[in-house]
Amino acid sequence: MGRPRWLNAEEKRAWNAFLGTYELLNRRLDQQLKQDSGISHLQYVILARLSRAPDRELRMAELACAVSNSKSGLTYQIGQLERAGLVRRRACESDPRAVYAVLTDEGMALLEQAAPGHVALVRELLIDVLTPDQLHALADGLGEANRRMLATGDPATDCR
Amino acid sequence: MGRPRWLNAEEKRAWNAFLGTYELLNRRLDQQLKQDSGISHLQYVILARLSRAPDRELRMAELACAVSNSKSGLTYQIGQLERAGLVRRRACESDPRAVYAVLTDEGMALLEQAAPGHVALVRELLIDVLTPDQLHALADGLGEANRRMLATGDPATDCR
DNA sequence: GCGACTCCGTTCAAATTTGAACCTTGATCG
DNA sequence: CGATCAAGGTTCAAATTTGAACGGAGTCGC
Repeated sequence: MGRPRWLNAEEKRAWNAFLGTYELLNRRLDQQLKQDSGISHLQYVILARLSRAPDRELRMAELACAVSNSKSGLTYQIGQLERAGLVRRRACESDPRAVYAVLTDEGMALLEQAAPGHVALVRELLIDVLTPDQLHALADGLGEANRRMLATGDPATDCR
Repeated sequence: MGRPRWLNAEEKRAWNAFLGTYELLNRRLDQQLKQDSGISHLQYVILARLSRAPDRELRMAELACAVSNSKSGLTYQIGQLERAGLVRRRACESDPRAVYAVLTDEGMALLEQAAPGHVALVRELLIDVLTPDQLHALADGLGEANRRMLATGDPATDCR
C-alpha cells in the first residue's frame, strides 16, 4: 500500500455534505415528530417498518437489522413503544427463543397520523431539493454502498 | 394543501439508502477509529475541523455548529478530549464570555496517525463505490440540501 | 446609567445508546 | 445421549446525548 489517497476537493465536498445533511435532517425530523406525534425518528422508522411487514409483525433480530440498530437498542425502544401501547410483544410458537414485535392498532393509527407531516418534511428538506438526476444517482450510489456494507458486515456483530 | 404526496418507488429507494448508508457507515467508522486510535468518529471530526482552523483553534459555538452538534454535547466532548490531552481550552482576551478550543500537538499527532486508515475506509465504503457522476450529484444535491437547512435553521435552536 | 435582550458556554437530570455478559434454547457432531 | 457451539433476546453498568435552565457579559435604545 502506498501513500494514503486523500480526498480531493469534490470528494471532500460530497463527504461533508453527506455527513452534514444527515445530522441536520435527522435532528429536524426528530423535532417535528416529537412535537407532532410524541415519538422519535427512530421510533417512527420502527413503526413504519412493522407496518409494511406481513401481519404487521417482525422478529426482534430482523427488525433490529432492518432499522440498522443494535439488539439491545431495539429491546429498549420496543420497551418504550410497548409502554405507549403502540407495539406489543408476542412469543413465537415454533421457536421459544424468538419474540415478535407486533404493531398494534393504536400504533398503526399513530403512524397514519404522523406520516403526512413527516413525509412532507422529508420532501421539503431533501427529496424535492434534488433534481431527478441527483435523486437517481443518490438511490443508485448509496444503494450500492449500502449493499456492500451489508455484505461485508461481520455477521457476529449484531448485524450492525 | 391537498392529499399528502407520498414518496414514489425511486424516492423511497433514495431515502432508505440515505438513512441506511449513514447508519452503517457511521458505525463502521466509529469502530475502526476506536480500535485504531481510541477516539470516536465525532471526536475525529472535531479534531479534523480544528486542524483546518487558523492557529488550530475555534470558538466553542462555531465548532459546535461546524460539526452539527449541540452546545452541551460539544462541552462534553471537548471535556473528554481535554482530559486526553488532545485539545486545550483557552479564554478569549477580547470577550470574557468566549472560549477557544485549541488542538494540541498531541491532538495533531493523533489525528495524523488516525487519518490514513480513516480516509481509506471512507473511500472503501463510500467514495470509491460511487461513479464520478454519482459523486458529483451527491456533492451538489446534498450540498444544496445542507445549505437550505442551515439557512432555514431556527437560529435560537443551538444552530442545530 | 438603566432595562430589556441576546449571546456564550456550562451544568444538571433524564433519556438513550453502547457493548459485554448472560440465560435459554436449537443445531450439529461423535 | 452428551458436548459444544451458534442464535435470540434481555440485562446491566457505563458512556453519551438531549434539552431546559443558569450565570455572566456584551449590546442597544432611551
